[in-house]
Amino acid sequence: MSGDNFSGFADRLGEATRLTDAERAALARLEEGPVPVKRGEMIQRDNERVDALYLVQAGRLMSFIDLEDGGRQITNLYFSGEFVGPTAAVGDVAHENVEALAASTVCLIDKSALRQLMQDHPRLIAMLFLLARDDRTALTQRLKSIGRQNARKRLAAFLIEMYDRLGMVGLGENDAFNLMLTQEDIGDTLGLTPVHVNRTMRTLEREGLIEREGRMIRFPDAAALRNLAGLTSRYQGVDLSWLSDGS
Amino acid sequence: MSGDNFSGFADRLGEATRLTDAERAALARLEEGPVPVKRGEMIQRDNERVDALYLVQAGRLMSFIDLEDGGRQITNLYFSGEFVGPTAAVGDVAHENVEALAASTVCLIDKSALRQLMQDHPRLIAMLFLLARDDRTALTQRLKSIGRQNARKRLAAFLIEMYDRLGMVGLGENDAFNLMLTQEDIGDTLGLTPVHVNRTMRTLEREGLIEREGRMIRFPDAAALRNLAGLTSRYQGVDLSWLSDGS
DNA sequence: CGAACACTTGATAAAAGTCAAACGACGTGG
DNA sequence: CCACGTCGTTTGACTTTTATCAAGTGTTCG
Repeated sequence: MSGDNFSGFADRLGEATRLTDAERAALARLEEGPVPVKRGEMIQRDNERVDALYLVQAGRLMSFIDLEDGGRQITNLYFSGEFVGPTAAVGDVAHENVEALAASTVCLIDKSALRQLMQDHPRLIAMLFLLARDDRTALTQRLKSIGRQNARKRLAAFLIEMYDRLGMVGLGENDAFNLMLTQEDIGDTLGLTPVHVNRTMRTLEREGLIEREGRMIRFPDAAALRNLAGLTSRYQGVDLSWLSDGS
Repeated sequence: MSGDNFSGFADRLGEATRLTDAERAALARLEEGPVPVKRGEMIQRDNERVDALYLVQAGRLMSFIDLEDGGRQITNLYFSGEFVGPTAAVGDVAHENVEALAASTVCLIDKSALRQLMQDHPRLIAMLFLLARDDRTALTQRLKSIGRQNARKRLAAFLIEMYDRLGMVGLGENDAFNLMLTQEDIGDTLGLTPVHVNRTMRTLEREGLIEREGRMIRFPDAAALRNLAGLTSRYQGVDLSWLSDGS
C-alpha cells in the first residue's frame, strides 16, 4: 500500500497551508490514534453525541441518513487523507451516521480538545472551515446531479468525482480504481434503485465508456465520460494568503 | 412589517448563545449595512471572489448552481434572520450563486474582517460553525428528499420545512405564508419540472392537504401533511455549554 | 456443499418529463 | 385608456425514464 504520505492532522493540513511550528505541535498534541475501524463499524450515529473530528488515514468511510421506510441516502464518501465531519464536529448532536466501508484507520481530535484549539490557534480553525467548504461543495454537486441529471449522467459524474478524489495515490495500475461499493450502495448515493444502477453501468460498459473487472473500474475514454457528465474540473487550488499569519 | 427583532449579527447570534460585551462590540464594529438588495440582484457569483458573510435582515434570498444546459439547481433558501454563506465566507472563490428573491436588506461582515474576528473572538467562530452546520443539515435533508422521495412527499417536506423556518415571525394570519417562489422555482429546488410541480400541488390541494390563494399557502391539516412528508421535527435546541467562556 | 450475497436480465407498472395549447394577471407603451 | 406582450399557471395527450417484481447466474465463505 504505497503513498500513505499523510500520517496525521498536521501533515495533512500542512499540505494545504504552511503551518507554524506552534500549530504543528498543537495538532500533534491533540491528535489521538490512529485507531482501527472495522468494516461496517459506525463511528457516528444520527441524533447521538458527536465525539470527535476524524481524519481518514487509510480505508474508506461513508456518511448517510436513514429513511423512515428503512432505506438510506448516502450523503458523502470519505477517502484516505480526507476529513470526516468538519462541520458536525462543533455541534453537540450528529445529523448523520458515519460508517466504515472497509477496514480503516482514523486519527481523531476529541471534540473537547477542539475548543482549546480554537482559543489558541484560530488559523487552524480557518483550515477547518475550508474542509467544511469542500464537503459542502461535494454535497451541492451531488444535489445538482440527483436533481437535474438522468441516471447515465449521474453515474458518469459520480464515477469521475470518485476518480478525481482518489487522486494519484488511490489509483491502481492503468488508473483502475476500486469503489468498494455495491451497486446498491451506488444507488443509495445517486438516488437510484440497484436494478437501474446495474442497467446503467452495463450500458456505459457496452458503449466503451467504462471497463469493469469485479469492482475495479477503468475509464478507456475519460474525456468522453467527462463530457457526458457535463463536468469542467474545479478545485484548482485555494488562495490562502489572506489568512497567513502576520508574524 | 412586524417582528423584526434582530437588527444585526450581535442580536441574532446573541439569541443562540449569551455573548460577552466584548463579543457584541466586536461584531457591531465589523458589521456593515444594512444594505438594500433589489429583487433579482446577485450578491455572490459562482467562481467569483467571495466578499462577505451576509445576514438577511429582511426579505428573502436563494443560492443556486448553474447547469450546463442553462437550467439551475436551487441549493437553499435564506429567510429573514438567517445567514448566507457561513461556509463559503472563509474560502476565496464562491461555489454557488446567491440572488435575492424579493427586495431585501442584508447586513454583512467583509471577509477581510473575518480574519480579525477569528484572532480576537474564537467563540464567535464557533457560532459560525453552528450556522454552517444548520446550512449543511438543510442540504442533506433536501438530498434525501430528492434522492429518495416521490414528488408528493418532496413537496410536502419542502413546504413544511419552509413553514417551520419562517417561524412565528414570518407567518401571516391563520399561519398562511408566502413562498415568493414560482412553481418553476419550486421545481428547481426539488428537482422537478414546473408542470409536475403544478400537478402535484393541485393534487395536494384537492386532497385538502394544502390551501392556496395566489402564492399564499396554508395547511388545513398540518399533522397529515407532516405525516405524508415522513417528518419528525428536529432542531430542539443546541447545547452550547461546552464552548462557554471560562471567565 | 449450501447459504448468503451481489449481479444480471426480462416483463411490466408507475412516476415524471415533454410538447402543446389556453387562460388570466399584470404592466407598459402607443 | 386600452391593446398587446410577457409571464405564470393550468390542463391534456403522449413519451421517456425509472421502479417493481421475479427469476436465474455466479462467487464467496463458513
